[in-house]
Amino acid sequence: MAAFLSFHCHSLPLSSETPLVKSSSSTTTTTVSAALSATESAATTAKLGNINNPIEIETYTCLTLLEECNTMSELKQIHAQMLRNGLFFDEFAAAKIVSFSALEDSGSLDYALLVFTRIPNPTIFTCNSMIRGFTNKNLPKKALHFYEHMITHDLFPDRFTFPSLFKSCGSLDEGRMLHCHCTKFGFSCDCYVQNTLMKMYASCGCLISARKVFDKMENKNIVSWATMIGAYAEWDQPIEALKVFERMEIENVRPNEISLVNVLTACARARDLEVAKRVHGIIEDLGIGYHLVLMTALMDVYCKCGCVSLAREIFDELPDKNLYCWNIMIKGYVEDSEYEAALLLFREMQLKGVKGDKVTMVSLLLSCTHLGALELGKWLHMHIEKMDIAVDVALGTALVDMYAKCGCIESALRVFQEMRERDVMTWTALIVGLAMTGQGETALDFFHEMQMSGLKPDAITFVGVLAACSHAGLVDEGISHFNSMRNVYGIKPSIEHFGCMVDILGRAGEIAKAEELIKEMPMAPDIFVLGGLLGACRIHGDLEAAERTAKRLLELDSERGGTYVLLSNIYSSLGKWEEAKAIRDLMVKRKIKKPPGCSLIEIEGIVYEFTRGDLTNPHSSKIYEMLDDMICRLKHAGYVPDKSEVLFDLDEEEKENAISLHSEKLAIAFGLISTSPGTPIRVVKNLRVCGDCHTATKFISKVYNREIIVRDRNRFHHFKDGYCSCKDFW
DNA sequence: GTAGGGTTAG
Repeated sequence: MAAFLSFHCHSLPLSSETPLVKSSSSTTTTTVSAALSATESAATTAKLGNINNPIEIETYTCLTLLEECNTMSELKQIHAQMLRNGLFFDEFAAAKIVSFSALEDSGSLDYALLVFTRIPNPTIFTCNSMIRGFTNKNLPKKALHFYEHMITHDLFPDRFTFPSLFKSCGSLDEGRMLHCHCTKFGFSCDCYVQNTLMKMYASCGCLISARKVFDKMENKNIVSWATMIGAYAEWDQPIEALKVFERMEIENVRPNEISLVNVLTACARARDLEVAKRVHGIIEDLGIGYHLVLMTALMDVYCKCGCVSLAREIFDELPDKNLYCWNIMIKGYVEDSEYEAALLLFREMQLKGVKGDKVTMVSLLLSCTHLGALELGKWLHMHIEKMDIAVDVALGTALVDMYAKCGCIESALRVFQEMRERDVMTWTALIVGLAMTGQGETALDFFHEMQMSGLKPDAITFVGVLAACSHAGLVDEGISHFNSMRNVYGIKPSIEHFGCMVDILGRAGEIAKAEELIKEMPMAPDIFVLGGLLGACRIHGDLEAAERTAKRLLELDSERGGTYVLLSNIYSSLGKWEEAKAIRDLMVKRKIKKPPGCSLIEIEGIVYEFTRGDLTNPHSSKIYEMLDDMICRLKHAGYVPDKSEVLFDLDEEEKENAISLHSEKLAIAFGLISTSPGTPIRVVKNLRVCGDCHTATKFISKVYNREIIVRDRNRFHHFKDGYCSCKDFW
């Protein structure tokens, strides 16, 4: 207690000093004094008359007016009256003045405090009003000081004192001391007090204490259950939350909306679809009518559990949607990789006149990033500026990432430079972006700058750094960063880092060293590590290592089409047609399919998708005309189709046709006819670019004098004047 | 009492 009372104490006289104005008589009528506030509302004037034309007021009228009072101006006039007629010295009436000033929205805490100091013998009721006032107006320190002073003046708390005090607790220490007081004064078995006590422990993050209070409660009400469930949900212990809910069901406690919202929050965190569906049933069984928050929480669980269409059904039936609803639904689509749907929903949101916030923007930018939709991304950036949405670290990072992954590294850099605050993620996004565009050296410069700025790189930053080394062919730097990761930053290399190292060594032709590293790794290699090695074997034509690696890869995942294709391509590129055919036959025998290649191109804000030999585009006939013209002009410039990567057993002419119909060629042809000369063409591909398309695109960039930026599964190819930024390594 | 966002290569 002594420690608790050691706060610095402001002077808060609970004195019996002479009030400012003393009653001069005990008459029951008087006139409105000249001390009235100058600002009078029309309503007050009607009730009380104005300053120059006072009317007489009786005490009982005063009390009635006090009940109906709406503004401070009215209150001050009534207060003045009460001072004249002596009513102020009535305990109940004075308490009313304090409680109005302290608790009403239109009130004034300063005034309440001033009045309080003039009350000769304040009661605990008045003190509680003050404490509640301080708490409600978010002045927790003042609430606690007031309480402290109150008890030193022998005014003792009642059961209404503690709930506000618990709400004003700033630390667990304060909370524990108040808990002691509460027990000492004998209120620790009051249900309301116990609920707020639980809430206090929960908001201090002390769930064990909250649970102790909960377990000790003899008379739990629905608020107790809801609070306990909410506490666990909030502090990311959803399983515990659901266990409490289960007990609540066993004890046949009828849930209310709030308790169900908390249960759903726990379901969302635990990804527990089953309980969520049960709650959905309960909502219907209990006949809880339409309840926006409850429906929103339910939508969120469905989204998080991958049932986006169920969420959408609820969403469509909501008569009034707030920003929560829109953001949850948009995020749901993004998480479900339905990026177009997310963007479409945003259009709908705009048509309804609902403004998005920064969370909405992050989700939408993420969609653009995945789709490679630079124009839409740019538009969103403008929209963010137009709508005055503050670009904070997360939104800025999303912008940097979007620009970088849409192949516009200059804009990514510009956003990065303009950001006021950057954290590890921001730097990492830029480093990875630079690495993907083949600007490995610049990426490493930024990595250096990041370290200079005092930020500590994390494991993900190092993935970017090593990728940069790999793309730039910087073997020694790669090894040195790999070592510093452990030695300087104490980050244990994970399989991702080993994968990058295998890639660095493999690209440099150090296949044996790469194989050695895989042997020494503390973990078993996964398909990505071995896939990287197999890719390196392809580049360097190392057949033996390729066969070894492919064998291990097929042991790990015999369903993976890419492995068969890569091995078959390696055979055919070395002229080993028999072996190549054997692999392809094996694929047919095992009924293994390669995922279909698909290319996206954005024209005037619309994303068009092409698959091999696609005829679904409305401009197909023009596209194929262009394609013929293109191939013809390329051949004229020296292009020779490379048919070694054709999977099917076709004759030579068919092979040539098969590769000329690759989705990226179609997308580029569409880009050429749909944009004005000189405009860069940007294509996003879901797989790696094939060797022939890579060669062809180099020729296109020269023949048609266009920059072509192709984002494939792993990186960017920036084609210009017949060259590619990947330096033919990918 | 409902969301709360951004960085991982191959």
